[in-house]
Amino acid sequence: MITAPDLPVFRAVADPTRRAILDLLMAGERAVNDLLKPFRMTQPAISQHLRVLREAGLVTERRDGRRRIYKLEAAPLRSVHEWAAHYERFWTDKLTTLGDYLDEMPDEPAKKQATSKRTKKRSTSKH
Amino acid sequence: MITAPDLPVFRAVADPTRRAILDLLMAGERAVNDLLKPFRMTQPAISQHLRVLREAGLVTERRDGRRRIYKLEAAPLRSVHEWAAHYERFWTDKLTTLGDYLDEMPDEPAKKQATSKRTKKRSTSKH
DNA sequence: ATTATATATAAGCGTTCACTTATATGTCAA
DNA sequence: TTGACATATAAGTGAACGCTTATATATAAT
Repeated sequence: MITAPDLPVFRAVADPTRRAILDLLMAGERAVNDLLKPFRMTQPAISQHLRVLREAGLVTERRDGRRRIYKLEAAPLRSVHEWAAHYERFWTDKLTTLGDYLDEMPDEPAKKQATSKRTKKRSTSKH
Repeated sequence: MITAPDLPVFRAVADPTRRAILDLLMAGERAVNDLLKPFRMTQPAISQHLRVLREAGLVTERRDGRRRIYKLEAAPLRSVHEWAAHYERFWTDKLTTLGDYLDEMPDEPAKKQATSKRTKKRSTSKH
């Protein structure tokens, strides 16, 4: 029974506005007002996005007078990067022939029955 | 004015069940029934998740008799991988001293006023 | 032909989302 | 001390989400 963990960073990063905010923060720390300017959106909307990012550990906040300075914390993005990296083999293998591709499959419960001529050549290639 | 593109792959991948499905498909093609088994969820729920994945280009479907065989298409995950890679510098720099870290910032409109002693030492050390 | 199997689609439902307007809180300026 | 400024929080709203049950569609088995 699969119960996949719900890493909040995936949800945080799913929204294009939040990705744009992270992008802005790559250029350096920013006050909310600065982050707000590039968007056609109200200030509370941005503050709410910042909260989601904060709860995902993607930004930290520092007070400076009446302003709040937000700083990028990229560490959680490393999880995303590494997660995607697990699939690297499957997008590079796109240049391989179909035959070789299938032969590298660990197992195939979803094989066609007797419609494939390739079957004869496959002698339980699991080891 | 920022209008970030809403890549559907980010949304598709935000759900833990869908990530688990992609994980299953790494082991090879699977019919819906096989994909369904590991979850405590009804068949339509899985079919709906598969639709989201299909519309994001993350899986393709092939008919085999009365079954539908789903296959992983990892190409869109490359975008995710590359997007996260842009931030690599920011999580590796975590071992650098704070001073060097700040000195590499392109600009900082969110700097404190006169409260930081570091300011004097900063002579645009970008090369 | 009838029935069973495999899957998709439709409709409904409670929850979450991304926003808005309104208001509260804290700080600086006059 | 009063008002402007910077930001957060609360409350409301419509749309989207993730799920369910019910049903449609297509193929296979009897």
